Amino acid sequence: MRARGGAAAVRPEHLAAHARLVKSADADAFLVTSVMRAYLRASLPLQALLVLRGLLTRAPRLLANSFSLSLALQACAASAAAIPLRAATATPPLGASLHARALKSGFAAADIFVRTALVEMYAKAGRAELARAAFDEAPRRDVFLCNVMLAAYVSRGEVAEARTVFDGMRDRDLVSWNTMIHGYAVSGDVGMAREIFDGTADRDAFSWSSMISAYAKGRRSKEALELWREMRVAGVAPDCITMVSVLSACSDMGALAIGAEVHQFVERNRVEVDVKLGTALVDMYAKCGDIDNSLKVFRAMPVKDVLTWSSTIIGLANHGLGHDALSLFSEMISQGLQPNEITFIGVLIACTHVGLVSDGKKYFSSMSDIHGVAPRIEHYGCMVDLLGRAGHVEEAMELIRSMPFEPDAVIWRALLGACRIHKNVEIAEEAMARLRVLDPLADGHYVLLSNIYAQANSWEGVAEMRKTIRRENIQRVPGRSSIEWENTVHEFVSGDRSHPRFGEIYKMLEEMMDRLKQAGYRPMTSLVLQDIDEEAKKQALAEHSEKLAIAFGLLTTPARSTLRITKNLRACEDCHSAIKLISLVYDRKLVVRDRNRFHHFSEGQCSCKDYW
DNA sequence: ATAGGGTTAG
Repeated sequence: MRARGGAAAVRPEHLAAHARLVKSADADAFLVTSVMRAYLRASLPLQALLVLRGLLTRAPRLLANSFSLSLALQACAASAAAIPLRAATATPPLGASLHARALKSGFAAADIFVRTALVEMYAKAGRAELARAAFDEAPRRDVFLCNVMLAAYVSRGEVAEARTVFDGMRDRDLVSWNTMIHGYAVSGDVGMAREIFDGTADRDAFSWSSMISAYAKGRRSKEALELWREMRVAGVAPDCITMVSVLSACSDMGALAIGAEVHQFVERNRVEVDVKLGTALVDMYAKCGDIDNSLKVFRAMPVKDVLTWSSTIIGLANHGLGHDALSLFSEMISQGLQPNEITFIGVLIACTHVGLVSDGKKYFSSMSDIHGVAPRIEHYGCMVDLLGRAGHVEEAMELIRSMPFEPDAVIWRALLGACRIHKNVEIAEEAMARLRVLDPLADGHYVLLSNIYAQANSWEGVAEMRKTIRRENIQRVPGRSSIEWENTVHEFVSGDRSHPRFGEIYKMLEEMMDRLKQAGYRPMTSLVLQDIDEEAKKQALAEHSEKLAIAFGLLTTPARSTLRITKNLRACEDCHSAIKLISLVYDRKLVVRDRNRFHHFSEGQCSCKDYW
């Protein structure tokens, strides 16, 4: 199989041959092609270009054949791709002279390989119109040439153009179909990607991986996992890339059992774990609530890159293990690795979730002072979160005023969240005023502010929010919680009665609520925004999606085993206190992933120490 | 001898 990405090394005989080319004009054309090919395979396009320069000035006759000429054009294409050129200077002078040479010698017309390399060179240089012209002027087109044109359009995000070429092709091979699936996938058109996928005969791992990643990217993870199942039924062998796509869907859904199954598949079939697959495994375990296995995979990886480290740091931070995250960061630095913007997001989240305000400030200023990473608005967002959550709401406000960015909705939302924790109605109202302009349709802030009013016993405020939601026709995002059982993700929305076992689930729920009440649980009915009576509010709280998922979990899993729940929204306060009691009353560990972080419940306590 | 699929964020 051809090596991709991870480049083949340049062998000594190629280096020796290169030396001969430099010294003598008598070298033969065969040598030229083999040396350039070696450099291109080794992802050393500039070396290939060096060979080419030497030939053009000292031994141009060696280019007078279709093999050398097409490889020379490929060298230009690869170096143009390696050094992104701005449009104004994008006509590669070398490439243009090769083009002229190809026309004059007749190879551009006579040889389809030369023609293909020409199209590709212009495509890689960002000159789509020149690529298209070279394509249109081709005296003859084969599948290969068309595929290069398809890929050129797809890489520019011009999938409609690609489609026109695709529709005009007399013959199409698997690569043509796969390119179109990918093209629709990256343009976000999952439906069209699926149409092409369905029309593809004899799909290979590329086809399946493209389609699975299309679903994963579109946050349609359930369908991604369904397709992974079908792929194995179809008997197509997955590779590294397939599994990375599948794991990202598992991460999204919190599907630990399926993710672990993929991991076992990797080990059983001795699939080579490259950095990306390793990172995907680390990320999957962390996002599915199994931080121990995440670290185990991390430690076992022989080669790690900045994404691997960042992913692990973020994982630890989200599990509330801020100190571990920070010591991992130190370890990374002491190994001489350069952190990036995302690494610092992880570092700042670590500080935020543990409440390390002064450390957070120190890390924030070290970004530009020591590590040469300019803070972006996201980092200011983390700082606002850090300060606000720790109770420094005024200081957070100061930071927003002084930062070199126009504050966005994320920033104000973080401040609003802080106001909920620290009961600051005044600043909450100011944040809300901004949010109503910047992100008027998101329901979350209205709910937050209403909760803040409820805390302050400002019932006219609560009523006002309720009215606003109705008047502005704000669509509430329904809370969804899922739990895995027998390798299937079971998802619940509030008040869900669609599950086949809903009768048993509601019976368990009723028993659960009774036992909680005996243990001192009091429903926080003031959190309910619907205009209904007290009893109905209690019922609405009891039927929150996470409680349904837990009832299902209690019903289906052996005593004392850990329940893992994944929720799409921020943890609800009522559920948070209820789950603490559940962990005590039922003697269970529960790991709940909410929109922001993980909560590990055990013996009546939560790892977040009620700080989220 | 030339073409197609993948990972980290509040």
